Amino acid sequence: MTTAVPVPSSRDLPHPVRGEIRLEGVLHALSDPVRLRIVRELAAGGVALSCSHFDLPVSKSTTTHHFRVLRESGVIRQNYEGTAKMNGLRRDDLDDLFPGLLDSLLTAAGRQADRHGGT
Amino acid sequence: MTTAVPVPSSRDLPHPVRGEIRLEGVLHALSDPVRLRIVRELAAGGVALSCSHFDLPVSKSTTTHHFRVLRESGVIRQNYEGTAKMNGLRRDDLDDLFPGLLDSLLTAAGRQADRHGGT
DNA sequence: CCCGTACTACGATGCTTATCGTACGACTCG
DNA sequence: CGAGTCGTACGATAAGCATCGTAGTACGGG
Repeated sequence: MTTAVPVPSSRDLPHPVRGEIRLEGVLHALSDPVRLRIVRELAAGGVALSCSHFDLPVSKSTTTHHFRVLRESGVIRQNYEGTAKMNGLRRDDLDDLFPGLLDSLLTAAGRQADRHGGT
Repeated sequence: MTTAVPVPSSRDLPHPVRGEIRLEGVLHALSDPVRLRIVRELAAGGVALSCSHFDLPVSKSTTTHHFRVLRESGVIRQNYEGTAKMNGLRRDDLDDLFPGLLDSLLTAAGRQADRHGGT
């Protein structure tokens, strides 16, 4: 087996394993407007995005905080790539644990954004 | 401008109208284990239930608080019937605003309860 | 080796919330 | 009327959380 050492950065981040993800935690993570917006952008793109890609109405420290909440609740996966920290939705894990939930949530968020002004 | 109506003998309760219900509020309401449990029982029964029907691991004041959060977020509808206060899921409103969401949430909660010990 | 970029860690702050107990109001039934 | 049941209101408390600024660490490129 190709013991491909995947560039073991000294900076790695604690993620919950699939079985540790709790629905309450996911809902709490998504109940914040800033975090919901992040997740919507990640889902729209379909690819991992760096933190700095997002233009959020909060400071950089607060942005870090929100990304940590999303990671610790199991909604996103984070890993470093050079100086950039890449963020990706944990679609596989969430779809396995809670089939259909993520799509319903994203659809609901989209409908609400359409009704009101993208908020 | 609101000519403060005295509201003399009324025991009626403020509910958000359908259009005021916000996804973030609903998710926040359901991110508490006690409230999620209440909603699951309401959905399982399919009918309105009195507050006292629930055997929750919190005090009576706290129970009142949780029911109020659910009502103000638009998840349940409450009305008095004699001394009892009846609680019913706002299925029609939620399904109209966020089609499929409530069912996905309930299914997700059910699966999680199965995996772990009914928690 | 130094500098700029990307992000974090820490401490502070003010707001929200989950919790409780106690005292009270509304209703029903004797 | 009086007692019991059901639920509320209020005040207190402790914890949580969203927010910020500042100072610092890791990495990549000149």
